[in-house]
Amino acid sequence: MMDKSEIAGILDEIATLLELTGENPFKIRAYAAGARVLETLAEDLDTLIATGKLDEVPGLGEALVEKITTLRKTGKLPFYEKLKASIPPGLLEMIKIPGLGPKKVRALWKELKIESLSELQKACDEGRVAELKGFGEKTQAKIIEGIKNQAAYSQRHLWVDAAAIAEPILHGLRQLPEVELAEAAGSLRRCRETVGDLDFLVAAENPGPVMDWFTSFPGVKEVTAKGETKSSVRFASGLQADLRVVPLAQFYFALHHFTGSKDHNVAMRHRALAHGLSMSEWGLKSLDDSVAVPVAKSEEEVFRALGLPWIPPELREGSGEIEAALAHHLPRLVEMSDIKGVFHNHTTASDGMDTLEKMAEAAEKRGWEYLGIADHSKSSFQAHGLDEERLAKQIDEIQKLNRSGKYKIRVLSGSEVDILRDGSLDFDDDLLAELDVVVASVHTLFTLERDAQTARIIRAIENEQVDMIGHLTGRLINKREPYALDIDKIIDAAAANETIIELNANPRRLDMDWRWWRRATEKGVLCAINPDAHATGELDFVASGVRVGRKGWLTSEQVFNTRSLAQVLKWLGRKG
DNA sequence: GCCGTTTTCGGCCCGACTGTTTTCAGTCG
Repeated sequence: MMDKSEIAGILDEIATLLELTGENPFKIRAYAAGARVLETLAEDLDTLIATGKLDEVPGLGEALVEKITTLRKTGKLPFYEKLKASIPPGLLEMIKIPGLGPKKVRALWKELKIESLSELQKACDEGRVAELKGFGEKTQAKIIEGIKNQAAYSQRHLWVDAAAIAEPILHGLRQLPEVELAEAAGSLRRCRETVGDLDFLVAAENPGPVMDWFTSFPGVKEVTAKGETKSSVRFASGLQADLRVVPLAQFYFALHHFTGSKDHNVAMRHRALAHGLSMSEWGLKSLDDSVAVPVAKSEEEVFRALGLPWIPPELREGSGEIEAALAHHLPRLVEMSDIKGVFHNHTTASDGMDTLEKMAEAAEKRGWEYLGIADHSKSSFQAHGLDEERLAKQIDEIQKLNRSGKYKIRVLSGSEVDILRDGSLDFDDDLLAELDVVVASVHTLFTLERDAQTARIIRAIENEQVDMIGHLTGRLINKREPYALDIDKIIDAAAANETIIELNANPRRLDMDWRWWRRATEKGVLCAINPDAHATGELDFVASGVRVGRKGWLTSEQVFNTRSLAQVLKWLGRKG
């Protein structure tokens, strides 16, 4: 059966295809907005369909409800298939080239009969594109460059990689004498798992020197735009960065605007209009054009002007945060300082880089009360997984370390035990019962068919000895797709069996995805934010997990490892 | 296609920059 994110993907594709047909832009937006709504829907889709309440979800009307229902029930949608068949697939590649939008792609298609990137390349080489009305030499050159760098330009970048590039730029901007305030906005500030490009915002009266500094920053490969108040550059990695300079009075309006998301901004403007105000990055105007709110001294004031409390950037995805703010139901989001320990980490016993002692020392330095060691089990021979004998030895070693009093931190013995093909585990229950914490994970057979994979993991969830499921979907961002799973069913099983689901904090995993956590926590499922550290430095991955956990509306109560050692031991010891 | 203390029809968020124009359309965010 097709899940919410797959259905959302099809709605998104419909939106793109409709753009290419020259359809009404507002209809296109409705499909794209519907996809966003669906992605972050907290309620159970089947229940909403069965009770006829899907059309009560804001953004979903009669037509979208019908299409979503059809997709959920049959996995197919004739409207979509017909539409897809009417558009050459190559056009979807062409529209990704910077500078090419639906209108230009359509012109290339209709006027020059171009239906693929290779045909586009050929037409550029022959100079035919530059002769087309509305095109020219520069556009043609830009297209050639775009095709050449297609892979690098279309890739989104891991948040941590983007943050590493942003940090020195932000620091440098703040050092400039002209700059009064500087912030990074966009998906970086919203803590998305990946970042498409960087958005810098600066308050300065004299933008010129700031623009010059920015466009000549070391590592800039190309300046793609340079105006009076806005510049864009591209780095060698393909990452693009935009800089906008505004007067100080407008800074917080602009910061809010460029933080986004687009859907959040649309909802905010909608709310502004209901107050008789027009909202833009310049501020809030009365509809009669007089300036209503000329200055904001903080982002809080921007929200206050619309009768709202400040909404943390992580929540600004246009998925009900404004409604929640109005109802005073915004969650008090988990913070890094709430974290009291972690469970899923490796040592040199399996595929970790550092010894048990080094890991304990590093965890203690971070101020934590406990550190769970969960090395691989014997089936993961590629990771030098422990067999029963070596695990028994490690349990002993951990007990000795705890008794020695060398570190104040309590080391918890555990295992990241392999879930085998049929859902049974790599170790017997008797051995698992001796451990403080059991993390069960899938490391093999990623291509099992969806129902089998789901049943496999649910069997592990139902095992009394299993405390938590590691990296639920196995995804590696930009590298490997999640394996096929019915996550709704998994969440229900985790709730019924009081099994924790991990939020694996490795920046490349961030698995389970933040979009599922509202649904999970509403069912009462607990989250453990685990670094899955394979070296002492990787304990800091937890911060990445906290960032995306906040996107999933997680509060500290819903995150198991915000609890004290005593509470954690009590919970872990509750069954067998 | 969605939506309604202006409307069940007629609106729908707003502005900067570029390139191709000679006043503006298209793209992007």
